[in-house]
Amino acid sequence: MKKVSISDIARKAGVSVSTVSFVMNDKAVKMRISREVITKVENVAREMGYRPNQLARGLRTGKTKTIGLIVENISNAFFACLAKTIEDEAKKYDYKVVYCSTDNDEAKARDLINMLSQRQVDGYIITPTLLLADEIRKLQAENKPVVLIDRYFPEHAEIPSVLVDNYGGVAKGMEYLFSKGYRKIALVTIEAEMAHMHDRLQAYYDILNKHGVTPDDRLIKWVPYGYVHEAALEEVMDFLSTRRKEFDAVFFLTNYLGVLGIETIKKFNIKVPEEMAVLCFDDNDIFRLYTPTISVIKQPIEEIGQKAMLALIERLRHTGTELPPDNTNLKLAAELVPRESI
Amino acid sequence: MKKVSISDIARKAGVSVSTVSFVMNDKAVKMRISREVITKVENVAREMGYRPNQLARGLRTGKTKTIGLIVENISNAFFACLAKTIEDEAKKYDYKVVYCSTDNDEAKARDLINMLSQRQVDGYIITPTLLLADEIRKLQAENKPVVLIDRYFPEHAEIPSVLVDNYGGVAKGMEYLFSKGYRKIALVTIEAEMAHMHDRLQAYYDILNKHGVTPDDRLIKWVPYGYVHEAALEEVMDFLSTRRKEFDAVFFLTNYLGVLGIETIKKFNIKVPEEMAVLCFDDNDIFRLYTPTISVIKQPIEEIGQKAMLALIERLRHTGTELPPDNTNLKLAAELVPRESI
DNA sequence: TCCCTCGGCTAAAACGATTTAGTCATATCT
DNA sequence: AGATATGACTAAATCGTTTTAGCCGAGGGA
Repeated sequence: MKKVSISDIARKAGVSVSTVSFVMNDKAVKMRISREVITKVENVAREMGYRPNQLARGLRTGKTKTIGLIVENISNAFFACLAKTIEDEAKKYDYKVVYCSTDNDEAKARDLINMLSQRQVDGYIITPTLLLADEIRKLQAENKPVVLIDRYFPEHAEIPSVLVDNYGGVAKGMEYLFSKGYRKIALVTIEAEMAHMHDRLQAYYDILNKHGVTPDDRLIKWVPYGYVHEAALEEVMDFLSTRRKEFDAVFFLTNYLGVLGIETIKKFNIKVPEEMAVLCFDDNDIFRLYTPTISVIKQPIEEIGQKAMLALIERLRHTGTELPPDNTNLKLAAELVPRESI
Repeated sequence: MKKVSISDIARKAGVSVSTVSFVMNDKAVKMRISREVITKVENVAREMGYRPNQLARGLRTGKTKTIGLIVENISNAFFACLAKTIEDEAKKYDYKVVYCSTDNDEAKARDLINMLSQRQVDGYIITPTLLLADEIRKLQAENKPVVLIDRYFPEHAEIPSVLVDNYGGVAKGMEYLFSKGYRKIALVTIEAEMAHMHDRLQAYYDILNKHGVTPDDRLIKWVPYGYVHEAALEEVMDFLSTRRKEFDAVFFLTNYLGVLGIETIKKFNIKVPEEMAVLCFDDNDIFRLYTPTISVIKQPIEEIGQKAMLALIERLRHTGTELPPDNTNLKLAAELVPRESI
C-alpha cells in the first residue's frame, strides 16, 4: 500500500491537482471552486486516507513549521521539563519541535545546528555552549530566528535570550543564609566559563562583601566540567569531608552538584542543618523528598519555556520584513523555596 | 544571505548539477568524474558553505534518515533516559530521532503518528496507548517499520516489541519479599488496562498463591489513571495510612507510584522497613538517595533502547524486500537491587 | 573504414506539493 | 454588438535533490 498523493486524488476525483491543493488548503472559496467539487474532493481525500507530504510542502513553501530545540542533555530533569513545556507551547502555535542534546560538546553542538539547518527548521531555541556564538550568528544571517535559553552571551546582546536571573537568584539565597545567621558559607560550583555561572559566582562574592565577610577561596570548590558521575562525586565528597569544620553552610550552584552533595551528606551522615546548612540553585524532586528537605532557589521553568517560545514566534512572524529591533534579553526572577535544610 | 543550493555550486564551478550531486554523494568515482573536477567542486562547495537540503533529498529518495520516537512523557525520568539512549544509538546508524509525548492520550497519540507520517519518518519506536494497535498496523501496511517499547499488544505478536520482563520482574520482587519473611504484602498499582501492567499484577497473584497466601483485594490499591499529582498522592496517602496495620510490606508497581509512596511515608513518618517494607518496580534517583534507600526492581533501560533500535534498523534495511518473518518480541530480564527498605 | 567501448560529463525526469497566470464559457454593461 | 466581468477551473513553473539515459570524442579491434 503506497502513500496517496495529491495527484492520486485529482485523478480519482476527476479534477486537477491545483483544485485539490486549493481544497486541502482551505483556499477553495477564494479560488471560487464550486461547493460540489469541494465536497467531492474532500470525500475522495478522506476515503483514500490522504496525508500531505510535509517534505514536498516544505520544499515548495520554504516553511517546515518545525523548530529545533537544542539542550545540554535531555535526560536531565531540568531540560526534560523545559523541553516538555516548549513542546506543549509550540503546539499552540502549530509548530512541531525536534530536540537534541549537545552534552556540552562544542563539536556536537555545531553538528546539531548543521543537521537542523539541513532539515530546514524555521527557528531555533538553543542552550548554547561556550563557543557557539559565531555559529548562531550565521543562522541569524540566514534569516533563521534564534532564542537562547538558560545561558547567554553578554557580548552578543543582539541574540535574544530568556533565562532566570542568575545573579538575583543567588543573591536572594545568600541574603537568606545571612538572615539566618550563617556567615561561613562554602560554595560548590562547576568549572564552566559561561556567563550564567559567572553571574551566580559574582552574586556570591558581592553578597559576602556586602555583609563584610571576606571571601575565602578555600571555601570554594570547583568541580571540573565533563567529569563522569563517579569522579565528580569523589570531588564533592573530598571537599565536604575535609573542609567540613571550616564552614557552617554550603551553597550548591547547580541542581546536579546538589544531588552529589546529598549523596555525600548521606554517606558521611552529616547533620543538616545543625552541622551544615544546605541550599541549592535549581529544584529537583529529590530535594523535596530528602530528609531533611533541602531549601532551593527555584527557576521558573515553565515561564522560561513560554517566554522563549513567544519570543521565537514573534520573530518567526517577522521574517522577511526588516527585523524588529526589540532585543529581547529576559531575566526572570528566581524563587526562594525555604525547606528544612536551613 | 540565502542558502546555497547545488545549482549555485554548479554555476560557480562551471559544471552541471548532476556532477555536483555525484561529487557530494561520493559517487564521483563510480561516475568517472575526473580528479580535478572533483576537487574543484569540493572546494567551491566548501567555500560557499553548502549544506544539502534534506527536504529535497528526502522527497527524491523517499528516505529521511529520521525515526520517530513516541513516548508517554518525555519529562518522566524513565522515558527521558530511554530517549537519550535511543538518540545516541540512532546516531551510530546515522539516523536522527524526533520525539514526542502522548501523555497517554489516545487522540494525541494518533495525531502524533499522523504528524510523523506526514514528515515522512522512515520508522517508528512507540510506547503505545491502549487502542493504538490499528493505527500501527496501518503504518506497517505502508511499509514503515515499527517497534514497540515498554508496552505491547499480546494479541498482535506481529508488531515487534522490546520490553522488560514485567512478570518475571515482579515475581523476582515477590520471591525476595517472601524470602525475607513478609507474607502480608500490599500492592499499589495503576488502573491501566495495558498488558504490561496486567503481567505485573498477575505475577503478584501467582507468587502469593505459590506460597499459599490467599490474595486479599483490600490490600490492593488501584490508583486511577490520569489523576493530577495531588489527587493521586491523596489516594496513596489515604490507602497507606488507613490500612497501615493490615500489611507488613508494600510493593509499588511503578516508579511514579513509588515516589508518591515516599511522599506518604515521609509525611506519616512511617518506619521503613520496621513498620513496613517497601519495594518498587523501576528505579529512580530518589530511591537511591532516600533514607532509608529503597529496594527496587530495575529495568534495563539502556538495553531496551539498544535492542529496540537494533530491531528497527534491521527492518529498515529489509524494507522493499519481502518482510523478514522473525517476529521480535523481546522480554529483557529485570534486576533486583536490594537496598535498605526491605 | 566502420563499429565498439570507454572515459567524462550533462539533460531531463521525477519526487509531491504550492501558486501564478492563464483558459473558456457565460453574464453584464454600454 | 463589442467590451468587460465573473465564475469555475487548469497548466505549468517551481522548490533542491537524485538518478537514468544519453552525448561526444578518442582509442582499439576487425
